[in-house]
Amino acid sequence: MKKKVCQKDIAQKVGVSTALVSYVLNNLKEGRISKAVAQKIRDTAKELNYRTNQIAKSLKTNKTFTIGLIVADISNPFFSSLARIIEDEADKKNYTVIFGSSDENAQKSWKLINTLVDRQVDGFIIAPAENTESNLTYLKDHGIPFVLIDRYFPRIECNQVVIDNYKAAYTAVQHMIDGGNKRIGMVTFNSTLYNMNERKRGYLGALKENNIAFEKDWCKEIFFGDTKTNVEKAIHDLLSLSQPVDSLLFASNILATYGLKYIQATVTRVPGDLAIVSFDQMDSSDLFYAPLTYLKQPIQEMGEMATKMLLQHIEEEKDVEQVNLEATLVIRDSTLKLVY
Amino acid sequence: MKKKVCQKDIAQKVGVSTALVSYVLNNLKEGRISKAVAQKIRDTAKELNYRTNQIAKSLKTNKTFTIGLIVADISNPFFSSLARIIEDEADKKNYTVIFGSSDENAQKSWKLINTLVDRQVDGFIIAPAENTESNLTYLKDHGIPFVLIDRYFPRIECNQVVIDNYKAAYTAVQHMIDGGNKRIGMVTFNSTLYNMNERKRGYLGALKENNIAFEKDWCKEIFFGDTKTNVEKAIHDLLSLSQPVDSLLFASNILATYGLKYIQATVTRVPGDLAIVSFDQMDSSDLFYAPLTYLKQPIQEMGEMATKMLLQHIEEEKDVEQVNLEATLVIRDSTLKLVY
DNA sequence: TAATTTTGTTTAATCGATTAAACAATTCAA
DNA sequence: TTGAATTGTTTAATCGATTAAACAAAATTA
Repeated sequence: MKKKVCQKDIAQKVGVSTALVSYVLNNLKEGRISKAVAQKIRDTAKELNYRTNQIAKSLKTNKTFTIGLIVADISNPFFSSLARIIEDEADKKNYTVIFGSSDENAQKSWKLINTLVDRQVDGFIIAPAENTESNLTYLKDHGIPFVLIDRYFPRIECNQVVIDNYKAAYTAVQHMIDGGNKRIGMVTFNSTLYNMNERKRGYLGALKENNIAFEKDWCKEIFFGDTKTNVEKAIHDLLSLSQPVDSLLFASNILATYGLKYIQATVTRVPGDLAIVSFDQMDSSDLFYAPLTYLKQPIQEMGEMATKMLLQHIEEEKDVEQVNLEATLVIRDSTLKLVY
Repeated sequence: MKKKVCQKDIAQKVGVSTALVSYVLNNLKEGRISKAVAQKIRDTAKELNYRTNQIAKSLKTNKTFTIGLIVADISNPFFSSLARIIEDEADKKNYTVIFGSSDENAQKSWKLINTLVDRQVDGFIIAPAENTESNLTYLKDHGIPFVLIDRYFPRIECNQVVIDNYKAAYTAVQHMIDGGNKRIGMVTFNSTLYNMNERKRGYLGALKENNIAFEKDWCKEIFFGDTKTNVEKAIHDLLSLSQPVDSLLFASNILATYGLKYIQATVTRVPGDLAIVSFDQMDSSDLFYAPLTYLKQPIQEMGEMATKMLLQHIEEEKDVEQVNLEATLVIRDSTLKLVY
């Protein structure tokens, strides 16, 4: 690693103090510095290929222009899309993104947050895992700005950009019922996450509103872990009931991805044997033989708002902001009403 | 932002110098420090919730335990999968990842590299964009460790983990020819990237070896930009030739994703009218009605090796290392040999 | 018992910036 | 012409750690 050029080097070469170099390179004390010297400093900086050492600058200014992004898994297309949107929005204000995947694990999440706090990130965008309320309380207590995205805890009041999951699920189920379906299944995660529970509550709410008696066997809650196997088993079970479900709501893209692959390999016909709605947009749901009806989250807006909100909170004191967006039901073949 | 606890606070509370605090917290001078004082320092650190300020530490030690990851687009599943693998591997050695998307744009790439160099990252993992040789030369000249992944420039000698793209494409085309196909098309990017050219060269090589005269209209080179429209037009053209192609190789997941959606919407039957092979593993190619034959890149291995290699180069002087891995052809329905 | 070692701790410089305050040299105003 | 204001620049403290070197006190050796 070659020794880097620092302000001192410029100062020595030009024959001035480092203070002057700093002032010039930061365009401070504009009126006070002689044009000739300023130009000479700028020229020399360019000539020596000077680059400011952000670490030193950050130490002094107590600002890193860095934000921490914590999601469950950066390789999940939902989160990597968000990451890209956040990256671009942050870049507009010269912020850089450090990311970490929590794997839905509270301990990992805590470790990540600490690592990033140690690195003095200016704030966080977090899609929190289960049981991480204490992480957020810690951040609040320490006055470290953060914005939740996608998920939140009703009992923790903080900045957040989320969707109305109750309404989204309700709409999806209502749509399936309107399509003539009577036995509606759901595959969701076994989780205490509020957004997941809202999805289930929306599902139950729609059933109830339509006087459909919910049967316990209709709702499968998948444990994090060997998701693939568990989803396959769940679907197998749903279709093996003495009265199998005639329609199915997937509560996330991951569940739907595994589910679709399994369904494609079975004799089940979509939407003939089984109508399907899934949360989240996925390339693969376009390519399934019956393109999937899905709940489209306004991911661009979510990412942009979360980032803008965070940067505002970093740069000025503000009250808590909570934004609720809506998912859109995009209706396609997988819930086509079949007329016999 | 609440004032953070620093070593000085601990020192004052315990009644010792900050030097002692630093020694204790870093487990240095083990034999020399009295057990009682050491314990008291540790206790007080815990009590005050002390966290080390990495920025300050980095400034002094000239080490940030941070690596920069530069890819074309973090929302591309190929790159986000890599990112996840790299994250995990880096975490094992307590490194953290900062990422940036170059958008296949040399200027953005240069800006990104500078931003991350300013932040004193310890090294880079880069999937370089076109015309970024100078960026890499800069890094070499400054002795900043980096490893290329997925793509490289034959004229720049540096650490890299890539696959043999010539061989991969060759294998794919040979497989299509073996399946009885005679008019083989390719959809690739219009790019000077070596890996892309190798794919084309492999394609041409296989044709030649099999005495199939290549026709110019068979190979469509898509400009970065409005990829979707351009892919659709390309496929339309390939299928509208007076003698349409009977098989098609997609040179990347992005191209294949758009391509498959378009093909699904047409009357073209796969593999009957058109056999298909694609580079890269994708969920969507599992769900296409004719599950796609594809070239599987050893992405886990690539990510792990690149990270290990980088960290080794960061931690000790080493000679340039170049790793060539192989893609595997996974044969499925989209290239089924049809017997009439 | 004096000289030497060992033990435990502090001092002070340093990393590369930023920035309030001080200081000289001019210019201006009265 | 003298005091005040302006202009141009430097000094030195600081951010929060690390760490070589210095130092004092206690233990060991001769």
